[in-house]
Amino acid sequence: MDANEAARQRGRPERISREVILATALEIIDRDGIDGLSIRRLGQALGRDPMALYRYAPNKAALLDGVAEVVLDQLNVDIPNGDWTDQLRTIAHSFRNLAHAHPHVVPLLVTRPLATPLALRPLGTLRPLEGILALLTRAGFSPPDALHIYRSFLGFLNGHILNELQELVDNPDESDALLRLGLHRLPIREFPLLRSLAPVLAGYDGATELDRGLDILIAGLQTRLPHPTSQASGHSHRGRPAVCVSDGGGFMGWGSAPRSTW
Amino acid sequence: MDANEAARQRGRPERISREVILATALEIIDRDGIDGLSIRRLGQALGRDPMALYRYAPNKAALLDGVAEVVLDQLNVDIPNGDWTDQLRTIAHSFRNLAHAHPHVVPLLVTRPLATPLALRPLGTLRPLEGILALLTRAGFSPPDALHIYRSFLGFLNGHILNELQELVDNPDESDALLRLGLHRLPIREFPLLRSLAPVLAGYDGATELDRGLDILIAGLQTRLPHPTSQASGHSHRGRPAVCVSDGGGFMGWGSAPRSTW
DNA sequence: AGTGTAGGTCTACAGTGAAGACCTACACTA
DNA sequence: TAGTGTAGGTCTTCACTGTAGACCTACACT
Repeated sequence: MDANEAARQRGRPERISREVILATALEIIDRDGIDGLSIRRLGQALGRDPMALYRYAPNKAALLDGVAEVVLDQLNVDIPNGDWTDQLRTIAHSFRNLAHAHPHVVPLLVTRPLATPLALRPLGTLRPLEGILALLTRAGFSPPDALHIYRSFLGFLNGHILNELQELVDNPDESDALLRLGLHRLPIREFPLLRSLAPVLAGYDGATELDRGLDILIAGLQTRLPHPTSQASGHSHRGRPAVCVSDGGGFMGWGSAPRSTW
Repeated sequence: MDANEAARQRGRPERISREVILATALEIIDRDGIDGLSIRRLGQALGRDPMALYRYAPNKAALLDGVAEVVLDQLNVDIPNGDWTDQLRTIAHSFRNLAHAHPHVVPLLVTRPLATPLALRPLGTLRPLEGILALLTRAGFSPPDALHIYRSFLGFLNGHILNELQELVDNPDESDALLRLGLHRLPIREFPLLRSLAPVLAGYDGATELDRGLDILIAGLQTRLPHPTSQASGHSHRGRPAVCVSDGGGFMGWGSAPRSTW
């Protein structure tokens, strides 16, 4: 980009790029939430006239799509080792981490693609899909099966993330479970179970919860599908029981939650 | 409400109610999408000064929450017959139908609760939760287990709905699969699998796809949990194999999709 | 008869996304 | 080297948004 360099050295006010725009847009959203992002504020943050941004995105909507894409691009789907179940687990947790790194973007991530039909979506959005399909077919599944698995998997994943974010209370310092969740506001007759579950709800840990969901999902997959011969991925340990629980402390050393009955 | 009646008979311009407001708001959203709803337009649709609405909702956000609540209230969670798996399936499909009846509300449904912590949410939003917990404990699960199942179940459900809505192409009359999905825009080297799956993608049917996901999920649940003794629900047919596929035509007689390998 | 108040209206304000005209500095061609 | 097309940037402007605040008004109740 010597053109860019040259432009900067002379009078021009330092060229701007789509990437920079999207990056600062992401910053603003991370800081102030989605409603905190307006074209004018973005322009201000960039030291540019707001209208300048329209050279890089036709819409504000397109801009938001861009932000979603940027975030989704950070999801690495090529996991080198482990069998397909491990790989799915790893992907799931990276996705979770991503969501936690940019919680305000999650609604975007989950909702925005609604607007455009699959094949018209930006390539970045489709890459994870292709990647997971590759992963699964490499493991021995047929492409159509891989597609179905992908759908169930990512559906569950999206759902879990949304659920988990809903569980995040805004006042996490509040100690007493009942008070903290404000469950005492609920009438006891109508919500006996929910109220009785206050301690469990209070001790919610997203990572282990995700692992449990994955246990269920993967167990389901293994009962319903002929075990694929995973020759591509180095050491395939198929002897592993389908019911293996995520070992102890969860994925990346998060504190372990109060263990429930199963 | 004789006060209301009286007021109407005399000079007052026919009392308005929260329900009517939310109902017409829902109408507008169904017709014009979420961005189509503004306070002013809502006021106009109701024949009222826009500012009048603020007597019934403190915010526009609260109003949207109200709409989400109204829709969610239509979800019936008390299914009289069948064992717990059947009941879950039925609930899943009613939810799906609901989502299809109000596709524009789905982002709201899935996203809005993020704002408020669980226990501060309006009761209507929590009722399905309590209902499903009841269902599962009635079937013999412990309340904490029921909670976990609920989370996986609803997570998956939300995810599926989002996925499915994403799959809805705006140009459904287009016949040729590849063209219809515009997959030919994708570079072949990068997206071989995705492109090869064009026909499968074209033949997408949400209902059977949902059933397949449910198959997986329920199979997973059944392998991971001690079979509960469902004494409460009339005839418990536990002999049913875990791998039962939804029989043929899907839930409510939607056309069956091209059957894949499993 | 008098008053408090729920419900309704009007005006106004700060802020929004964006269309359209314009300007300007560079790249490139003749 | 002069000339020009154009990508990039700026300014003005418009229609529209959510909602604060003052006000008004008709009813319910004391």
